Amino acid sequence: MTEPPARPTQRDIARRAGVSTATVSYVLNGRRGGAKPPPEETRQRVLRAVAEVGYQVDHAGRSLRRRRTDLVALMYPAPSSPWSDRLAEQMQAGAAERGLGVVALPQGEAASGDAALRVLRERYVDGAVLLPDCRVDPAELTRLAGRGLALVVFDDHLAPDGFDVVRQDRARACRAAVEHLVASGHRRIAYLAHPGEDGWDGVRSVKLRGYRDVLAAHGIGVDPALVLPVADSRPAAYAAVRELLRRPDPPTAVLSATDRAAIDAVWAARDHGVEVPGGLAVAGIGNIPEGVVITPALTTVGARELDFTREVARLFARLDAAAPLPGEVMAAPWELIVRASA
Amino acid sequence: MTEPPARPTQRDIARRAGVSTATVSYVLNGRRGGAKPPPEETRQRVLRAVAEVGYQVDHAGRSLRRRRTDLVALMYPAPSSPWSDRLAEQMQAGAAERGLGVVALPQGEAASGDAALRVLRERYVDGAVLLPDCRVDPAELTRLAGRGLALVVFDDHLAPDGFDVVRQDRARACRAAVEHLVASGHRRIAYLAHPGEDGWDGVRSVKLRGYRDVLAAHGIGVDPALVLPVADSRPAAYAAVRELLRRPDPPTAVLSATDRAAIDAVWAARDHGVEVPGGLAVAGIGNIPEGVVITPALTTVGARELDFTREVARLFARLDAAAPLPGEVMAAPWELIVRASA
DNA sequence: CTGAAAGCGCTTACAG
DNA sequence: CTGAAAGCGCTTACAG
Repeated sequence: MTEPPARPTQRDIARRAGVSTATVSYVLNGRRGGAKPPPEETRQRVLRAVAEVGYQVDHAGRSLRRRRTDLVALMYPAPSSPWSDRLAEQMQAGAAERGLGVVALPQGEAASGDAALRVLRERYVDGAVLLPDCRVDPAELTRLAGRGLALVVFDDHLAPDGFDVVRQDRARACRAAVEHLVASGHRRIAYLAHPGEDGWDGVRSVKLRGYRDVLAAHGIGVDPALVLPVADSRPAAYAAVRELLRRPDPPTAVLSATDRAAIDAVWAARDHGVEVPGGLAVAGIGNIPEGVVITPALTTVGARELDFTREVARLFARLDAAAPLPGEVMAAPWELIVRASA
Repeated sequence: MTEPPARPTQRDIARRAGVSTATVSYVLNGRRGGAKPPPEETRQRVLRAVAEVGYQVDHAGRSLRRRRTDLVALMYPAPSSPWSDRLAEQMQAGAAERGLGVVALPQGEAASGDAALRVLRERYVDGAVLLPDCRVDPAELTRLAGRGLALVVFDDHLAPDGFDVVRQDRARACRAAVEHLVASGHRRIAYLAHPGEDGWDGVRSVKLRGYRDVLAAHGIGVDPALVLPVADSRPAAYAAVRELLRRPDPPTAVLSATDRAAIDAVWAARDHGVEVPGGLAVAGIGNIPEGVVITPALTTVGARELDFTREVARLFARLDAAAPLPGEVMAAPWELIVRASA
């Protein structure tokens, strides 16, 4: 009785069951084109051997031969959010039906952002959904799609090019949020920014740009002291807003690049004894479910529903398609959702 | 001039540069054992061909040959949290230094939970860190480790067995939280549970068990109406606590399985005109940074620091090790952190 | 200095 | 009904 090898292969199974590796594979995966699978007796022998040594298929061997990985990814700028969680959940549901795996690729700072991209480039996955604000060169997307990677990309400017583009029209929505604050009489409006947002390229910094452009359009000077890079951290946002309110010339309104930070801005104001929206109006961006239940309910911009059914279906349609699908534009426009906080 | 193939291989590069595939590989990856790499002139020809066709290495081919994937995973029960985000960030930092990729595997409900496991079983990755409460059969971990997968597992009971185990002693910490509430005079204590926590196996349901056991030890009956499955959703927690406070016999304290939900419990109480902790004491579990800044600061149990340096280092040490490392126990005990909310 | 060849683990068209 | 063999893309010990 020899020890089972550390990582048994089909060759080991074949030897053990006294059959060829072809038969092992046929038992494990069936045969294509309606050919008859091995008879029950052979089948049992093979399955017994599989169980005895605890055989698991090796992905590298299978992928190399099949020319696909049976893995899909979702990429999003870190940190995670109700949106990335929801997308992961919906992708997993669809993937489970097809026997695929799902991996998440949170894109962090420079170096690791590129590492996430490498997972796509080197074909660890068959396809991916890219949430807004991922740092990816458009030319790279075209190349990846040209190489056969199934891609659904949230972006408001990119032209589809072998991949699908989901248009949220975030710039218009963000401008609407600022317009709303200005129309309510606010002139000193703070902005809770993503860290580093100032240095983002023009396409990605729609939020900050909406803030600046609308204020400028109304002849309101932007006070740099009112732009704070705290939108990705709830505690940082809370602390920053409390500090803001202690200043001699506090803002009368806050726009936040994330609902998460906006919600903490609301708490910060209230803890400071400042009424929302009376003493401080607060608007978020993103429309997460939490904004509905807090008091006052959060005014925000975003998609009405936390739902990616269509986008996920499109990714799987791409994967299933025999011939490459043409790139398509899908509209999922953000809206201004006025509730009680501003 | 022929079109570059859809997905060029080293063979295409070799043809284009008039060299062998061996030379292509040597140029791209260098040679081992101090052998001289190809001379500059050849190098340039190869690199030019690589650039021209936009060659990218194919992971399946490379992995099959190298017997490693250069990918590591972190697995955690969905949804994501400041903890999973932080671990992802720290893993990415370490991985980037080594040229590895990092994928996140949020473990959702039954079917997709198994899909996440498949990524480990079928060797999509070389190693993984498993955060607490992942649904994985211990025998499976032993088998995976035996197959050479590098594994660092957060678990309070498992014996290390070819993999490392991080002990947080969560049961003791959770009991301490309940003891703290009872010692403060509370008898009607609500519990915000993970959905389905009731059906979890004994090892995983340390939080709920701590709640029940300590109450029982003090002769306090557990009112099932005070156990609400809302800990994984902030809006659900908020709504549930408001509803709780409208009841004729509201609890005087709330313990939440997550700090996230605990924080929303605080807001819910305050929005209801109930003082915290005076009218409702609130304690969380997990110690996320947000709990420090809210008012009142959140009483909780958890690790003092949001830091996985040691665990991540251990994973990479395992990956780097020439011979399999023995399994090790690492202590990272949770503590009761009494702040102002309870 | 460079190439021909073997082989990683799998799948599958083909021959017997 | 079953097996021998080719080949997916890569790396590397070896021969020339």
